[in-house]
Amino acid sequence: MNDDPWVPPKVMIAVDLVILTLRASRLQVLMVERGIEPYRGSWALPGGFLEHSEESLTAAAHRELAEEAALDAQTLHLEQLGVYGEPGRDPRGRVVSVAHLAIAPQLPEPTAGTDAADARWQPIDDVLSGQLPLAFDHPRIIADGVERARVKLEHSALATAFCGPTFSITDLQAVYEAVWGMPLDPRNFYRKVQKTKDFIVAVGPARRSTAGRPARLYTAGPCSVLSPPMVRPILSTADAPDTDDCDSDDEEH
Amino acid sequence: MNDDPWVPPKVMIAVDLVILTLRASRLQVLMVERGIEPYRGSWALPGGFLEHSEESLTAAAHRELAEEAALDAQTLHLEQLGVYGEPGRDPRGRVVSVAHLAIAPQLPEPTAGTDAADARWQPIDDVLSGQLPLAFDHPRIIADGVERARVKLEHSALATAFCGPTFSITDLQAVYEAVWGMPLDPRNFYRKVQKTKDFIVAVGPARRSTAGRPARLYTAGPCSVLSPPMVRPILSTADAPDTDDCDSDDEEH
DNA sequence: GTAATAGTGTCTATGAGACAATATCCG
DNA sequence: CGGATATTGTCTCATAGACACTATTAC
Repeated sequence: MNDDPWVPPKVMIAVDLVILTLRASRLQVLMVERGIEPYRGSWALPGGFLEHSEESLTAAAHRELAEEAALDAQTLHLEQLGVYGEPGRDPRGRVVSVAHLAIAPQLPEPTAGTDAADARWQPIDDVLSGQLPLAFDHPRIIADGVERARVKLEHSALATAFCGPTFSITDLQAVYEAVWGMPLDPRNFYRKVQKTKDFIVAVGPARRSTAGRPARLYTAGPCSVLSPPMVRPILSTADAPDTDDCDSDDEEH
Repeated sequence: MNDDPWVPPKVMIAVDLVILTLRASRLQVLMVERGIEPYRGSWALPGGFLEHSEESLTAAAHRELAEEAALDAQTLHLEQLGVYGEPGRDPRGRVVSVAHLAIAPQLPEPTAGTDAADARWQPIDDVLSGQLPLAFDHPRIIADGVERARVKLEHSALATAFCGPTFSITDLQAVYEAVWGMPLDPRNFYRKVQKTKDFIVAVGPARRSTAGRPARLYTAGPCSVLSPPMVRPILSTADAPDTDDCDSDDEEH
C-alpha cells in the first residue's frame, strides 16, 4: 500500500491580506487594482505567492504587508483568516490561498506596488455592495474578514489595534461604531469599557484640542480576551454570513 | 517585473481531521497509530494528501472522513479549522495541512485503515495531557479543534450534531457538560434550551427506558446560530488559549 | 408506597440600556 | 457666560442562577 510510486500533487500557495483600518470614521479595506492578467483592471486584495519553499505562511503575510502597505509588523494585529482553495478559483492553475486579517491604525494613502496599477483604501460598504469589479473569490474573503473583525471586537481587545498608541474612550467608541455599523450610547459605552478588566489603562493627563471638556487618554491594557465581553446589541432578523466553509445551510433570527 | 521567468514554488497539500464524538460521557477524538514513517508508532489525526490536482479541500476532507471513520457526510458537521504550514512540520518536505473539524454522534470502535497500525477513540483529556506520543504538530491542532467546539457550542446549534436523530434535553445537557468540562443545572438548562428559538423541536411522544419519568424527544431545529446564545459560565481568571496563529508575541502591545 | 428522572415556579442579585445631571474645557 | 464634550448617577427592566416544588414513570 505504501510502497507504490504515487506522489501527492503539488499546488501553488498564496497569501492574501484583508487589511482593515479606520479612515474618516468609516471602516476601510486596502485594495489594489490589478495591472496584469488575470483579472487585469479588477480590484483585488493585496497578496502574492509564497516566495520560496522555506518561507513560512506568517512570514509571507508579513512580507506582503510590508510590500503592499509599507507596514512593519510592529503594534499590528495579524491573524489567519482561513483557506480558500477551490479548484478553478484562479485561472493560472490550482492555487490555495491562505487569507490573513490585519488591523492597522489610521494610515496615509498607499502607493501602487509592483504588479498593481493602483492601490487605495476603499470603504467596506462600497466594496461589498458590488460597486467595484472584484477579482477571484475576494468578495467572500473580505466579507469573512469583516465578520471576523466584528466578532473579535466583542471578545478581544482588538479594537485598540485600530487606534494609535494613545486614545480617548470616545475614539475607542468610534472604532466600535464603525466596525459594527451601529451607534452606541457614550455613557453606557464609557462604563462598559471601564468595567472590562485590563482593557485600557489611563495614561498622561488629558488631551486638549477640540471644544468641550478634554478627554483622558488611555493605552491598550495587558489583556487580550475581554471579560466581561463587549456584547454587540442584537440586530433584528438580518444577520451576517457564517464564517464556516463546508456547511452552508442556516438562517434564523 | 511580471515578465520574469520566476514561478512560485509548489507544495504538498494535506487535510487533517479532528473528529470529535461523545463516548461514555467523555469527549473523544479519533486517532490513528501510524504504521509508516515518519512518526511510525506515534498517534496522529486521520488525514492524508490531496489525491489529485482537481480535488477540492472539502472533497478531500469528506473522502478521508469516509476512509478513516466510515462516515458519510450525511447529518454531519464539518468545517474548516485552520491551516498549519510551518516549514519543517513534516520531514517529507513542505506540507501545508488544512485542518477540519468534524462532529459525529456516538460511533462504534473504528478499524485501522490503509496506512494505520491501529485506530481508536481517545479521550481528549488523555490526549492533551501528553500521555500518548503524538505526531507532527497535531497536539496543537487538536487543542484548537476542541476550543473551537467549545466556543461553537455557545453560539451555534452544533451540540445537536453530537446526538443521534432524536434526543432528550438531558442528552443534550450531557453534550454541553462533556465538551465544556463542567456540570450544569438541569432545571436552568432545560429552560434555557427551550427559550432559544428553533434550537430543538419536539417530536414523538416520549422515551421509555430508564427509571423515572420518561423524557420528551426532540430533533435538531432549523436554526444554526443560537439566539439567545448558550453562554458558558465564566471560569475564574484562568483563560483559554487564543486561537490566533500568526502573532505569538502578543497579549497586548 | 419509594426511588428516580422530567419538568415548572419563584426568588434574587446582577447587568445592560435609557437618560438626567454634573464637570471641565474653549471662546 | 454659552457651547461642547467628558464623566458620573440613577432608574428600570430583563435575565441568569439557585433551588423548592410538582409530575410521571418503574418497581
